[in-house]
Amino acid sequence: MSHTRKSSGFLIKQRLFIKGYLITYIETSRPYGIQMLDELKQHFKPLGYTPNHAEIYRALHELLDEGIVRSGQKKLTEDSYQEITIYYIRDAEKAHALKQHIADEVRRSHKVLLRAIEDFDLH
Amino acid sequence: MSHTRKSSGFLIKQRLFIKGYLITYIETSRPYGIQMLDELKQHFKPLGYTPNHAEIYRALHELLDEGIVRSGQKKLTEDSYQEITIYYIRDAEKAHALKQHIADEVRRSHKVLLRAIEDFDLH
DNA sequence: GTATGAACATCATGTTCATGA
DNA sequence: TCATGAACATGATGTTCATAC
Repeated sequence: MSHTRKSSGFLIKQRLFIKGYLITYIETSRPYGIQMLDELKQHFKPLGYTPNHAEIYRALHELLDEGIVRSGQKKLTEDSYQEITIYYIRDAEKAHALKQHIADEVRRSHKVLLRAIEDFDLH
Repeated sequence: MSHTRKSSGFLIKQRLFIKGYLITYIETSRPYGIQMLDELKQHFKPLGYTPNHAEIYRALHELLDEGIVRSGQKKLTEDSYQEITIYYIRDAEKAHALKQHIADEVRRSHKVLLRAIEDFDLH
């Protein structure tokens, strides 16, 4: 009875797309959720894409569940009581494999759109 | 109270994407639903995208509701009882405007993915 | 069996609320 | 107030069923 619903393979899903960026951010610094969200927003705002915080958290939690990252608590500043959750790579191999998969999906999606651009320009 | 939910602006939705192709098909021939589905499947199968029939019908019905196309009945073949629904452009201006919008959305989505490809290649 | 369409189910994701420090 | 997270609501889309030829 495993009804995994089969995707039609149209374009990459936002969740997966975001995961690729999160892994990269986590690899290069010790960011926390909102920080990564702001970074993503800044990055894609000129292209009309503004992700929301729930989607970032859902992506982070999935990466945790998949054993790809781990998390720890930290104070936002020395003299602050505000706690933040920072992330570390837990399984570099898995992380790399997932990024590879995401890159493939991005390229495939890109081809779909490129094909459409060509098609529409003919008319 | 009309809360139209605001899109985050990630990538173009499949429904809208399909509409662009349907309009083009309808402009150039007198196709019926399944025929257009088969055409689309053939076209995108090499890229791993296989739309399903429900999505095509939903797109066609929306085009009808929007007054962009009209439909008529016809026999599949002379000596057949099988009825098919064929489509005609009803409002060429609206059709053109929608295609323009779709082309813009496709190009924007394409830029989002292109940005990602660049980003991922850096690591 | 083929074409159309609706109904149903579930996934993907946006919005709102809750909680802790 | 800020960061995190859950809950909730709905939009998008895949699967199944129904109907007419």
